[in-house]
Amino acid sequence: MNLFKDFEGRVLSALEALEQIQEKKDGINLSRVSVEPPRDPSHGDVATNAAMVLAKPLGTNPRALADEISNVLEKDADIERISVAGPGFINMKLSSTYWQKTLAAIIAEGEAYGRSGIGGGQKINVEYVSANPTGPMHVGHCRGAVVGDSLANLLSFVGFDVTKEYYINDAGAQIDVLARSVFLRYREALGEAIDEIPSGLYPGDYLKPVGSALAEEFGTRLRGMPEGEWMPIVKDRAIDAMMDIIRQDLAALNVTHEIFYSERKLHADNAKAIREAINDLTFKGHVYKGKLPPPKGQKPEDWEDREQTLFKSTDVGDDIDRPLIKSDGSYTYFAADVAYFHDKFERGYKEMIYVLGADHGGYVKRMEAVAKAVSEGEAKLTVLLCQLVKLFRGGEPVRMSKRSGDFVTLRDVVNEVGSDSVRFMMLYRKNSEPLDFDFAKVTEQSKDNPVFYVQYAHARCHSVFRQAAEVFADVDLESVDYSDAVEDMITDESEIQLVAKLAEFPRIVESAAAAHEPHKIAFYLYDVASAFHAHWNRGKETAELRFINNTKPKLSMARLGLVRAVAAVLKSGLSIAGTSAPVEMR
RNA sequence: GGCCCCGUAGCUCAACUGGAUAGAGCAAUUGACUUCUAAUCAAUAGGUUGCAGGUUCGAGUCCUGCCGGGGUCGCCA
Repeated sequence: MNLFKDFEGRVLSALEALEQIQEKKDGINLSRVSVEPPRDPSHGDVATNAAMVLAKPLGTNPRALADEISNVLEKDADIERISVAGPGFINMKLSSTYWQKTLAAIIAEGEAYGRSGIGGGQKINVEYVSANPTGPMHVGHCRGAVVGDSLANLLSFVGFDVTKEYYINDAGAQIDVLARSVFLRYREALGEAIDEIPSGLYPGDYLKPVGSALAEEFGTRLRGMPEGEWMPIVKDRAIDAMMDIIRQDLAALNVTHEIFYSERKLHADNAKAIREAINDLTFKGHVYKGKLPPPKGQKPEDWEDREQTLFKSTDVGDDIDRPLIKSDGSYTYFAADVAYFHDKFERGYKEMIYVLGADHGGYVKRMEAVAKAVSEGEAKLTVLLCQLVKLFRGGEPVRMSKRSGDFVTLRDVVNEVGSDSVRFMMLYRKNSEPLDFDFAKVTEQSKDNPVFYVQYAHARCHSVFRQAAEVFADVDLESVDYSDAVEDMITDESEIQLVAKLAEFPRIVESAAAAHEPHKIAFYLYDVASAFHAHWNRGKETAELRFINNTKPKLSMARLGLVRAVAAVLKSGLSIAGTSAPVEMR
């Protein structure tokens, strides 16, 4: 059930009925014709821009064309009133019969309502978080985690075959540092005195258990080995331990991944995967040996002007060519990135999304270049940049220092305000906007946190059903055919407004998915909750409008159907957002 | 300096991707709790969409140039 698609179809067939369209059929592009809800509800329920878009190619003026189109549409029994307004908008008010049919269809679809097939089962890869496995997740990782996870939920809701993926940066120098830090903790666990953690190593206490575990497993054996020997062993244990911590952090935020892809895998077997990817790029004509100009701005003192293996990314949209091999012969991080993309492409993804923090803005162009070169234009890569989150407590910025180890972890935040609140706050903003996150606002003044507002609406729906179960004790409310009950019963303007809001759901879902904008779901949920709360309160002023009327069981069942539809939409939306849909607020 | 993101109500943000009279929440004022749970609702007030041009039936949205805020720059990861 998608009301707007339905009426788009009706508008298009109305257009085809027009003589002037038939005459010029080939020269006319109907794809710009759209059917939308009017911004101002007083204009009606649906509006189309058809006349304005088509007037020019038809050589007529929009108002006249609009009149002709509306003359055809007028015959449609579901349209109660039609009018031409402004520069040539055609506004339609729909009959209450049509709204009842719409509601009945929504109820009949149940939890499936809002899903669509626009994804067509296509494989799509969403990569997000990808925090370095050197410690617990930082609060800065929250946003990307939530945005990526919710976007992935949204995409699978519209029929994509989504893979949620995490890229583990476990191959760089920072992992050696991690291993050395753990080795220190290992010696500590064996009883050595460790005064102060030397600068350059990770100081956090979270490494202590890893050291103890090593002591338990190996006793003193590692201590006698040269670094070259213990390093791979400690590295393995350390990475596993850090990933365990990270997985737990993610679980606390209700974030999940299907694949954890290790960078080490690319370097394994003498960097087979990277070599193959570079060979592939070379074969496709994107690799050469040459010199790079020094970076603009101040020239680094240790700048080496030498020839190296470069990816000619300037040919595919980048600003500068990118090095693939370091002076010591090892591969750059970027080379691994190329191999990683290559691997994803080989795994059959035609569409890939990277959710990154704003500090990675500089990587967007080169990754797009990689996508273009590796897939020869076949794969679509989208980079979603999440702007920074600034933490506040009671209006004061929270100071964080990573060096002293007193940074705010993701777990701290989730423990303090709850996963639902964190997730909704992170979603209640376009990802391209910076976000201020105030602990005090999120916890104390719950009004400032929209998730409660939405959850409360959902809980209220269930409260109605709890009440109804008492009033209609002789009716099995679970087996009522609400879809059937709705007919002729939902007639009040306030009820219809609510149905109209629900009818937007598929449209919002599709456009949010297409534009990769999960925040739209959060805003829409707020809208639905608002419409529901408003309608609820009308029942307080006018008892006639209450959902439950013990003298009119038939009417009550119809209205319970409406409530059920509201609850279903809220639940679906909340689950896309990765937040819970409580049945009561406590 | 180059590149990327952002400038919308006092504050925090929307605006269906080019549509109509730019909308919500917070803060302010007023009213509704014996309730289908007031974590709610109704109402008032608040605007030269940073500035200047351009594109067209139509611009907060697209293009150009400024102004202001943030991020980023490397054989690091």
